[in-house]
Amino acid sequence: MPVNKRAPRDGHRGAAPRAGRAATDSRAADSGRDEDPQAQRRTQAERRERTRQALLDAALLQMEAGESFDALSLRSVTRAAGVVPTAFYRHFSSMDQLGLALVDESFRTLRAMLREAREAGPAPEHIIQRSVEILVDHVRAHRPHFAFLTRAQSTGNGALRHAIRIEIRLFTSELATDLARLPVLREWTTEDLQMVAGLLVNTMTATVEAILDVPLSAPEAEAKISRVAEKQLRLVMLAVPLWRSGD
Amino acid sequence: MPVNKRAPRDGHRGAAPRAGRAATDSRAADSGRDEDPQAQRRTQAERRERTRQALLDAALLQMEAGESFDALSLRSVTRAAGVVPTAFYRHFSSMDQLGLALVDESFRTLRAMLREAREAGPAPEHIIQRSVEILVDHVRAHRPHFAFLTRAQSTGNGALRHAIRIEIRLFTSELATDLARLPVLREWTTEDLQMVAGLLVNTMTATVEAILDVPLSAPEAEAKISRVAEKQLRLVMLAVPLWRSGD
DNA sequence: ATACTTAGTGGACAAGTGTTCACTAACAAT
DNA sequence: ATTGTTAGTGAACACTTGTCCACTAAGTAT
Repeated sequence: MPVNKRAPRDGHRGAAPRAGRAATDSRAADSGRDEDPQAQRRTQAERRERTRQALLDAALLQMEAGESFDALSLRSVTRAAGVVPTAFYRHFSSMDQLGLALVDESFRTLRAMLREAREAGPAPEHIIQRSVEILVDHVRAHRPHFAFLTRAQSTGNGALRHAIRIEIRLFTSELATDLARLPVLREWTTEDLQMVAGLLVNTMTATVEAILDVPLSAPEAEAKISRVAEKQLRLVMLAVPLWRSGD
Repeated sequence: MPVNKRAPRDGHRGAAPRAGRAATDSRAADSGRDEDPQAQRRTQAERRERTRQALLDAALLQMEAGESFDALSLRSVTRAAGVVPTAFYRHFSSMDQLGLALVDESFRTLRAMLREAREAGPAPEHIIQRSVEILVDHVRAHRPHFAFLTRAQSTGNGALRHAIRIEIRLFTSELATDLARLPVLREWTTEDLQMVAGLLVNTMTATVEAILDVPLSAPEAEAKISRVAEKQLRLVMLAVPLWRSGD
């Protein structure tokens, strides 16, 4: 039962000329003196970006709440974003386009994570532990993005699904070339490198899904998940020196 | 674009009494002489079961075609099943109920697979190879069921999602106790056994998703996926003898 | 100060949705 | 032969959905 009837809200309304609104808003809002906080939207580009983001966030929120991507409707998204349905088209030509924008956004945060993990790199022993830590921290900090990716990965539109798969595969390849620098993996074939990288990424992915399943902030469960993930990664790396590609 | 306008088709229609239909159908269908093939539904229970199955199959088909579970509508399902929307309620009280029925059905085939794999058990060397083979064979043979499970696992209704997760966890535990019988794993803690089992199941799951992604019957791609899966499993099992649970 | 651009409005439309209701005709049991 | 039971029908309902349209007022440039 989403909010349908809302009080006359924002934006421009024929009956009530702007003066009234502007006066109320720009002063009463909150201490808007020097830096404008957020209430008075000044430039047009700024305004545009604001509602665009509102649309993206609304979609993310609904997905985090359990709906799959292609179950959400243009109207419900605009409703949650506080704009009228037709305003949607000023920003995206269809829901699918919005989906692709979300893929972009989500992978941006994912790559930020990867960068951080790489910088914390050359601590040889605790590297696994550290990586897992970074992973769960990022999932906690950007829950909606990760929820979106895992949901949309096996849902709807094909195009979305495909975009995400591609990106993950790319991600895996990067990991593979990273691994290639390790002494133990010096002379592995590329296929075998891909194979291990895939295994690691799978484990990470499963870990993310497990964390997302946990009812928000049940710290013990989360801790256990990290512990298991660590062990799994350690186990895999343990096997690496023994590997002989031959059949 | 599902069939919307169909010729007056089945069931009872006020204007055209049954006789006409039965005659056309039970003869023209296919060589229906001794054993009734499928056209003339005799007992009532038989008829009931038939359309129930038609509903389930219709839902499966639409999901295999890419839609996520909670994106499909009661009406489109009944349409594809060749019955009128209201007939749906004779079998399920809601789409969610249908979903649960599908979970049942799908896991039945999955357990059949597990049984087969267990029976082919004690060939010590090729066991991994054999397991992967069984897996991909079953996926090929029951594509819709596997597609449903992987889709519904991260989509909609929460209840469905939960049911599937539970079932998979159970599945993992079974594998863990199976593993416990192996000599190498004799004295592992249960948590560590769960950990390895989880790793193996994750790999299997990822493999299934990979296969489902492959455009139907691209045998080379499929072969490559199996090969990689085999390697990954072998790699994991390679590490097992070296494992020491200590921190 | 004037004209242009544009983010957002509000009303309308056809189409699709889930669910209710009274119905019918085949089967089942007596 | 009569009487229930029941799987499926078909029309109607109150909504929701995506998209089109003309409109408005704030912001931008001249």
